[in-house]
Amino acid sequence: MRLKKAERQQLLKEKIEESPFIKDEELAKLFNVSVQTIRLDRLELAIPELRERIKTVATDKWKEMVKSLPVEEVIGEIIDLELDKRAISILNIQKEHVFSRNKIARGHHLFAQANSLAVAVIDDDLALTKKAEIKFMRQVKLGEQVVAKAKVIDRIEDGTTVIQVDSFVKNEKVFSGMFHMYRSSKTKEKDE
Amino acid sequence: MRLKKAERQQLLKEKIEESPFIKDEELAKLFNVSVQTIRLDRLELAIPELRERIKTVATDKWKEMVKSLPVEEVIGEIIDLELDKRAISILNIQKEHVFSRNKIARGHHLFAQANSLAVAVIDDDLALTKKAEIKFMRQVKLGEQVVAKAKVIDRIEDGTTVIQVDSFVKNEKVFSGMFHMYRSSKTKEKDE
DNA sequence: GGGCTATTAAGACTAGGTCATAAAAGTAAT
DNA sequence: ATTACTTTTATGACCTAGTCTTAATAGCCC
Repeated sequence: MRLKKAERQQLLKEKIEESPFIKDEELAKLFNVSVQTIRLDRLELAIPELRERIKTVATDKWKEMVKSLPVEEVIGEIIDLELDKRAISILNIQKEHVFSRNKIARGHHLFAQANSLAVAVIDDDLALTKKAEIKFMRQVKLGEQVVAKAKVIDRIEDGTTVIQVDSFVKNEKVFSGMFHMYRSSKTKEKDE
Repeated sequence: MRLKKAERQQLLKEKIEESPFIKDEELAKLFNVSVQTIRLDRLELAIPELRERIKTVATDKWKEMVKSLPVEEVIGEIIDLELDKRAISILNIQKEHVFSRNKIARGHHLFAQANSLAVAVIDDDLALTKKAEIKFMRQVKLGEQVVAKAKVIDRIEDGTTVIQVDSFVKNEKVFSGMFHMYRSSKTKEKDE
């Protein structure tokens, strides 16, 4: 026997999810049924036709590309900012942030959020990190929301600004860093 | 007059590049010519039809998705690794790594390379960063190649490993960091 | 007007479907 | 086995966004 309807539909769904660029005809061969049966199945499962599936993948990609550059500039979403004083940002830990093995956030993402916040709080065209001392107090897991709080501690005349950033998951401190930032200062230089 | 042929074709090319999900019919309206003219233009410019354009965008995205997860696991390419001793990785600074304003690499990418290397050098299921002291000695610019070298300095009995990572652009040190890594050690604990 | 390019139109065909209708095959219970 | 039902297959008309071929018009320069 070929396969029960329900079984076939389950596999069909998985197959299309896994490789959406497959024609009804190929699916028909795969499950050894007629093309019409595949179409009935898709109808019942509300799976759109090939062209629509391709379009979805493509427009997803397009959305990504359109937003990717501006979003990349700041890691995490800044929800409060008082230039040269303090700033707060939020980062939701998603699957792209964690080790696939154990679902723990990779350190550099917490660092990136904090460092990026330290850059943002400085009211200057050119803000670069010179030095940092950081501590990871506890692991952050998939799904958790990290709130980073930056505070300007000191401004030294050589153009260095010291910023402390503490990150929390629900009032529990998970990360702490002291950032020494360089700024081009009053002289607004051209940067090629 | 409507527009010279050459002019229209130039604009057509740009328009399709900018928003590839546009039909010949819409283009015809846009340039106030017939659909056939648009098709002639596409033929001359060797621009594929809408469906082909969508497919290209979609398969690009697909390739990206297929490779994205495994690649994300290590930042930079590891070219040498002696577990628990030392490791070397290379990261080519591309446009996604730099500030759009001044083409200087964002600090967290250098950190990510170094941290990721520190994780890799530890021969353990679970390696996490506890603490780090880092220095950015000079800016790294778009197009430069960063070579990170990690060296295990010390192993403390509480499960901490101290690793020094120095990163270079052509023998010039651009980054230096001392990483205190936690490892689950002999006891292979369940992590979830 | 001729001669040229550029544009438009018309018709036949394509892939990968949709939608509606109907026939055939398989399965189960009486 | 007959009825009743589900499942599968087939058929044909239609759709979109094109292709490719052939042919008829415009527009312009001299």
